[in-house]
Amino acid sequence: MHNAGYVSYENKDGGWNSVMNRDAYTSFGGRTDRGKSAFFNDRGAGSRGRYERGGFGGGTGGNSRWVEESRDEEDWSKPLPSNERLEQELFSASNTGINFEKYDDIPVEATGTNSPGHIDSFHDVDMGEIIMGNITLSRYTRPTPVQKYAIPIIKAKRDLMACAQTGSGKTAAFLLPVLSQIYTDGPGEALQATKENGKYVRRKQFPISLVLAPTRELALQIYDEARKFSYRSRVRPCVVYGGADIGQQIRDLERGCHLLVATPGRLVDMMERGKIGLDYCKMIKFSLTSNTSCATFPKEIQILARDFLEEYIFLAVGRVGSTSENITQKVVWVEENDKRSFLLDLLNATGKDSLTLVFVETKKGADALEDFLYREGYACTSIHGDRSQRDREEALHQFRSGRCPIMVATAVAARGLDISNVKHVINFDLPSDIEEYVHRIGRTGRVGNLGLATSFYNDKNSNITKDLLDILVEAKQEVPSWLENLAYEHQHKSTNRGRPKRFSGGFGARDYRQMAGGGSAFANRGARNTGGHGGSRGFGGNKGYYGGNYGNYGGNYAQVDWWGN
DNA sequence: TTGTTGT
Repeated sequence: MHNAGYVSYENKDGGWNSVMNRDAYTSFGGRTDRGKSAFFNDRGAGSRGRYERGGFGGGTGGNSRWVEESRDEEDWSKPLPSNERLEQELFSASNTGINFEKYDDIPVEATGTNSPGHIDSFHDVDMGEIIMGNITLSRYTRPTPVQKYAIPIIKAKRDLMACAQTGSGKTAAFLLPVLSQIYTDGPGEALQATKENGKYVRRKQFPISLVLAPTRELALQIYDEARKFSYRSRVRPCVVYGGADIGQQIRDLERGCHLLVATPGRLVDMMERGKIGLDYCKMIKFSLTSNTSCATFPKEIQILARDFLEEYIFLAVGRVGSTSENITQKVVWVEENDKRSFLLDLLNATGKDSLTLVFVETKKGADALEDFLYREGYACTSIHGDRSQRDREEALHQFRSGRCPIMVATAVAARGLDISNVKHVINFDLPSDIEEYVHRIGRTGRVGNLGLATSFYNDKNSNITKDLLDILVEAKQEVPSWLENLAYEHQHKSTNRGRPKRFSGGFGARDYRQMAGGGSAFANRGARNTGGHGGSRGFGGNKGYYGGNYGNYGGNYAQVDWWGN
């Protein structure tokens, strides 16, 4: 059996999409009953059911529901009738104010054998009636650079690994061709119902496509996009994530699930409960955030992905926004004790309608600062990992809608959240690594918009000095002379002088296969070369949901070889 | 050290 899988890695500075041509099932371990289960015995025997569109009341529901009925011929490529209410809900509010024209400047480099040519228009590939209709409804006029390259590659069923920034259109680059494929091919075996007590039930769902997201909010965001592009189709997307009522999610799954968006922990839970099987999953998009840099982590990711991928094409997409001139970056010296009053000055100087995102380093710090701002009379909210999922979603909503135009956040908000229109990002506490910084300021100045990023710097931030200086210089920002001096001093006592220079190529990363020394020598080193599919342990362990082997780079990377070193 | 990810 020839399955195509899609694996996406989301880094601080961007995301990785990988597409594999392999039996995805083996990558997830536990081939237990395949080939001898009721699946096969019952195949084609009786009821198959259909999906009834719209008409039922929202909730976590997707666009359709499963209805038992006798089997009849279905054409998955033909759009179902439109539904005005649903159309309104899916395509109205969001995604405004993004100027995709700006993307045209971004360079893309494709490496690997026989890479299909890129497209310039969505009309250059045949993605079918449903997809084209939804592209129109989404008001997408032109593909973004990553989409121009990724779509034909995925359409050609080639393996793909791509690194591009959050907000550069990776999610759609994956969803459009994948959904198009499902519409063309139909559900295949994945739709077979299991037979229990003479009745067909679909207790366990077998999604055809899986998207793994690093945070719950990101999962929701991807799910929203999936709903758009599956509008008027027979594909039913679902989302599962922790912190929310699992019963409700299970009931939603039982209505049918062809495309699942999940966070890792809850996915494992669902699999253990027998609610989800990946036996028929052909396409996987795997998102991963890391604490390491996009220019250094990729080698790890690429080596990991090599276990999933065959003859993949590597896409290096030029960085967008965050380090470009779109964002005015200011670094100011502020002592700890002065931070609050300084923050108030900044907030007062910012227009009331503008969204301001204030980053702090700790969850406690987030609570404290929110309290403070609240007492000072500011409409603000906060988001961090200790808040309940309900509160997190509520906070995000309040912020996005402008009811609370100030949001205090920990790193959770920096990871891939597409909050457009953030005018000002304030690093109340500077992060300890530069990638986190790049990611944070990337929340503003989203494509085509101008943004402002202000960072409070003091003695405690000496570890980021040099990298911060590099970023400012690269983005042609004004550099305070004191920062330059400190960076110079720091460099001479720094222990990581041997570290390769980052942010020098204009691309987020390079194809390690193209580099001197390649990955082979590296891969034979260390304990990670386990022989089988690297990903197979990703869902079995009880720690590090991205796999015991791969989840710990944040802490371990000092032991890992760097580029060519 | 903190942050993210299942109860």
